[in-house]
Amino acid sequence: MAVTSGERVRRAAVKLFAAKGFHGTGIRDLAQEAQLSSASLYHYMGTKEDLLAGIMRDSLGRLLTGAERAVAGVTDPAERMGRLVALHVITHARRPEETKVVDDEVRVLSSGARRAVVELRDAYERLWGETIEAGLRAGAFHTPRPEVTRKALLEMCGGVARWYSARGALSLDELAGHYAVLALRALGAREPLAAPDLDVCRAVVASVWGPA
Amino acid sequence: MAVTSGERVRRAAVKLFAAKGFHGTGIRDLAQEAQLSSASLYHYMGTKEDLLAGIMRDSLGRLLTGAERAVAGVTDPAERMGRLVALHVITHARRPEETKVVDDEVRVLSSGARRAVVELRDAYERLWGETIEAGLRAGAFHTPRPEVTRKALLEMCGGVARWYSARGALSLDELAGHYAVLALRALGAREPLAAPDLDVCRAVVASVWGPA
Amino acid sequence: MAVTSGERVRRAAVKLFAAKGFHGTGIRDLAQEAQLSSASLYHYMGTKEDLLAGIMRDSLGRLLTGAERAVAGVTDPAERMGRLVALHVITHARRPEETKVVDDEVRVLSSGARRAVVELRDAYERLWGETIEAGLRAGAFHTPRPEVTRKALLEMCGGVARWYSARGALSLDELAGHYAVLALRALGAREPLAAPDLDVCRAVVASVWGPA
Amino acid sequence: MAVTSGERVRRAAVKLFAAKGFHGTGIRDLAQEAQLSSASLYHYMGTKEDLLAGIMRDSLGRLLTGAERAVAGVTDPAERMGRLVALHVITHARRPEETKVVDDEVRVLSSGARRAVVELRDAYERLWGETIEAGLRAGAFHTPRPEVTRKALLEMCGGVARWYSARGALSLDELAGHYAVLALRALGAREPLAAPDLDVCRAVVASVWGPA
DNA sequence: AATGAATGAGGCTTCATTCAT
DNA sequence: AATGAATGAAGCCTCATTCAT
Repeated sequence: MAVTSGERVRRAAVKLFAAKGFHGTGIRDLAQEAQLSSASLYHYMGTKEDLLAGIMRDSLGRLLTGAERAVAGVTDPAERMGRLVALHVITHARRPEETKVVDDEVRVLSSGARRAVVELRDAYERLWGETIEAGLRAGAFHTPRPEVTRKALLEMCGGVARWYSARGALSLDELAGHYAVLALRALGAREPLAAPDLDVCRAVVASVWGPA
Repeated sequence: MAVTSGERVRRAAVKLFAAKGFHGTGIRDLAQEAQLSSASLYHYMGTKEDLLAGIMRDSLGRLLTGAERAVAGVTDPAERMGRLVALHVITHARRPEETKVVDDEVRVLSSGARRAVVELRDAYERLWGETIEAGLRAGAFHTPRPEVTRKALLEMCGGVARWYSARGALSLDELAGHYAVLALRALGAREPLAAPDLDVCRAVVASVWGPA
Repeated sequence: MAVTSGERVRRAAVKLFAAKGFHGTGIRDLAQEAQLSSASLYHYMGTKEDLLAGIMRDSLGRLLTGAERAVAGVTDPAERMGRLVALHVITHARRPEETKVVDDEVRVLSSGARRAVVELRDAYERLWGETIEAGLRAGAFHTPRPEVTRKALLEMCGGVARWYSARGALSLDELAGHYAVLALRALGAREPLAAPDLDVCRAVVASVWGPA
Repeated sequence: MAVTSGERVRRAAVKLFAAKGFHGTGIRDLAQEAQLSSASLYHYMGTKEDLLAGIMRDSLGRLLTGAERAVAGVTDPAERMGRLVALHVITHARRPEETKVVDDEVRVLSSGARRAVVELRDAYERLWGETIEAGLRAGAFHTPRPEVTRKALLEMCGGVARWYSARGALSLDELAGHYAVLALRALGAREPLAAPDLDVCRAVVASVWGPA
């Protein structure tokens, strides 16, 4: 079946908000990219801000769902952490546009819509925080100021959206494996480091976002 | 002597561009913040984009100068790397607005001004890359894909601008020391890790940006 | 049917550009005259300069078309010349606004649009030049420096737009007939001078511009 | 002695008003052309409109003075008319900028300043009108509707400012002589036509405007 | 004599949005 | 479902002008 107009609007917004920013993207830009008149856009979105909020909620929701699925039933802190890192990195590598919008445009949202987004993000970061804390308690990790470390690692992994290209030499698995090593080292995990189950992570991302 | 109007314009732009983004900041916003009429702004800037470009060139220039000073004469790779990290982190912690503008608004620049900025950024990142390479050659670091690691660490350290607050419990030295540990661990440096000379790094930042 | 908004914009521009000049006419003036908001103007024009260029191309095109029709099949140089003069004068008398804009605002156009306008004007003036040359060769006219004479006569006839009023005592036919005499005398045509076919000229102007 | 700043302002205004029109010329353009700051302009002019009005009064005054001198004591209508034409043409050829400003920018003046200019222009045109009437009474000219003829000839002769170039092949005397012939023919003067005294006309222009 | 600083008003154009069709 | 027409507000920037120095 052909792509619906509503879907085209959504895709146009993701593409343009990522490339030029929310304020840098005009309604006319969206209309052109979606192959609709600017008046017709309003059949598919509320306001421009509603469109942004929808994208952010949806993308963050998928990220959170993915993370929960990836670590469900996993108790070993290093494996949990490795999977969180891999999932985050794969998501940012496969969906750089959605994740850039989520990471860069929160400030645009007015307080109403912002609350839901921030709650999702906090829930997501709590997963990381709890995993780090569990690793510390279990003696698997060694880092003072774990919250600082958590923030540092999240920024590190999210940065992938800003430079990774699927057309480059680096495969998704190599990328995710590398970042897992960096993160576990930074957390002071015992060597030798075991790689997280990347097959699961890839599959979870596919289940949440669709096949690559 | 009082702060000049030109200085007020510059400061207003840094503050607002960082908080709301270039496209999210209107000329009237700048004028209000700078306590001038919007017409008067144009005595001190060319176009709004010129103002942005000036801020970016200046800030990146200071960052690069600071980094060069911080590692001048230092040959030990771990010490060099630690200083680069500390300088980067301290700069981003003390000047979150300037560094956010530099990190987030490059895409706004039209090709003319963008070239100068990208060149400065490349020169800066080259410093990091060369230091990592030197550490690998010397056997001090152990990481495959050093280019990926370099990007990961730069993102990690730059993220400080997005959350650090001088009013929080964490001192600049603690912050910088912590990040140096994270980075050196990620690079596979030999334990025990020696902290870089933070006094020098703080002093260099002060020499480049003025006292805290 | 009522006059469309697009037509109102065009008419407003012709009226105001003629009366106050392109640079003397503001967007708000146009909007008020066209009974639209200034934003709505932009549904019907590109830029203000595009609007001017369109008016000039259209008006010059009609003038050229009219001249070609008026002299089609006419071989006698004096009759050809008389018709060119009459057509020019009648056009300038009936459409003083369009012709004033064409005559006065060429300098405003940027090089792109200017070329098309200048080409039309040159084609039109070539008609005059060729007719004068033909009259000289035929011994019907006697003037040294025919190029100078051509310019002089064009200026003389175009000036009608600056003073003629349909509400005055002078009819269009009297006006055109008088100018034909002036022009043919200046060209050294043999007396007695035959008047050009004004019925044809009037009809051609009506065919090109619409009925009076 | 060097050119004074006031003189530079005047010259800048004449040049730019002629080239770009009053509304097309900004205060900053004037300042740059006059090599002054825009604030300094205001030591030498009142408002921008005062500057224009001064130029127009002065230029028209010189034109009128010149015409009066050129025909002083001359009684023969053809000679008078020839001199008026020659003076007008030479003036427009030698001072195309001043005359273009006078001819094109009257509409800009507000009613106060406009009255003086229009009075001068009327006085000047009266000279032409009276000379034509005298020629008709004397049987030297033959034209119905002499006022129309007068307007036509004035437009014809004034057009010289729009195309004549001193660097072209046509000398001032040839130009003026040619136009005198055109005008006298149009007025129905008896052939053979005697050329007006161009030496006197040239000298009068020089006395009024300075040497070439 | 000259100007840097300053501004209210206005320049042209685009903004996001609504509504009748 | 789709859009042409329409707009108030705002976008960035320049206007002519004043004034303290």
